[in-house]
Amino acid sequence: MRLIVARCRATYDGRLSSTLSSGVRLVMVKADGCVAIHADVGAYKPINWMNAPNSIVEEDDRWIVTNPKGERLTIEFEQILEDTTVDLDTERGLELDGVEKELQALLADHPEHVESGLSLVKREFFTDLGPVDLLCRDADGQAVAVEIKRIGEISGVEQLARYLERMERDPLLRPVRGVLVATEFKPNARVLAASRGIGCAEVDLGRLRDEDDPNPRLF
Amino acid sequence: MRLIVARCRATYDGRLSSTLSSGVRLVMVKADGCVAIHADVGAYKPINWMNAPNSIVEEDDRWIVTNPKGERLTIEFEQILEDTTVDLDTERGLELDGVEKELQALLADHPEHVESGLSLVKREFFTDLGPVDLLCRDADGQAVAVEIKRIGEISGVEQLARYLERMERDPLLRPVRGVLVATEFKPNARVLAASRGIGCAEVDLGRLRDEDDPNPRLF
DNA sequence: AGTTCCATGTCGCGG
DNA sequence: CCGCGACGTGGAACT
Repeated sequence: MRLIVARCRATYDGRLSSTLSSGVRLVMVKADGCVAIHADVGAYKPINWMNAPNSIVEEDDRWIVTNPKGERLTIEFEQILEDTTVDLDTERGLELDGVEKELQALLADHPEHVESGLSLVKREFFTDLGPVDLLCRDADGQAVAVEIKRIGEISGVEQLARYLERMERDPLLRPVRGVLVATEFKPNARVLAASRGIGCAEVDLGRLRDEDDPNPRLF
Repeated sequence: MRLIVARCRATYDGRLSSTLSSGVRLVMVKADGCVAIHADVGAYKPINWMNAPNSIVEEDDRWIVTNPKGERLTIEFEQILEDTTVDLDTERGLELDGVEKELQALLADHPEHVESGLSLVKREFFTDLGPVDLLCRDADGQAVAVEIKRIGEISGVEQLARYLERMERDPLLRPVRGVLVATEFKPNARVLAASRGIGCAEVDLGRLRDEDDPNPRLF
């Protein structure tokens, strides 16, 4: 990785056009050739960037970075304050399961936490549009399709609605109710769910974890 | 900005849990206190990060970064290869307005470019699922909901369909037609729009700009 | 390669 | 501060 601290200007032309006036910034070039210009603000997102694959033409005090899609980033160096190259690892860290997966596992074991009286028929039940997280039956024996999200948003309601539409065509399932489960719901998702006849079940991940624990702590 | 090149490990616990095994990486701390761990790969996205606001506790060979939301990033330094602090500018680059916003402004002034005979009633008309870009009336006085996108895709058709469903419930508006406007349409978006009875209007941004210009250029 | 969906999305705006 | 939608979204999984 090459790290250049410099007073520079930049222009980007591609999906939009932008110009960056003169200022002191960090220019980061990773091993794969991607370029990022960082200011001392703005979370991890650079002000300007060009992702790999791209080609860098280094002129005297100007870099021209282009990619096959026809985008172009031009950096004009006015004063270079530092220029270091270091060898870093190129492997990513291994990440563990996310919240949604954990929720699915917990609720597959305890579907009654979605709704009292629910029992699991199949996890990852396949419709021809994709798998619905849980297929259950309620106390009356009616099929219930359960979709699980960390945050309940409109897109989740739409996704479940698409699954329900397919499942309704199956005479062995029909009629099917839908329940969207999330640790948190956006108001407009509740509105849309209500108008689609889809239920919303808010669950508490911490509580589910505790109740799932076979060896509850004593102190 | 502080730049540390070091062999380190890291763990993150928050919206998910992850561990990062030992490796040589760049740890970037910006002026606002946000922290990012970069490997030499992966575009501009770091492997681990914590955005501001957060607090950093520096122990001997370990940093503990926490934020008010209860997320926590722990970095264990095994060998520090470089540790530099530089002063960078904290201004963001000025980016131009997006295409969609410009389109909305132009078409609000000239709704006839969406469809002949259209006149504007309200820009950003609010439904309880969100705002539709333009509410117009056509030559016959019928309400027309106009949604504007840079690229016409399925999600845009569905978004407009949701708005229409809500607007249809308003006796002052009903019946409402929908028109999706974009500079470019994906074929499957056209198909879905047709099956939903939604119109597609392809516009040329350059032409709209020219026609909006009160002082057309002479050469 | 094209498409769809997820993200520790991030970011900006308006109520 | 929160809700909401755009984004030069980026990236993975799947067709």
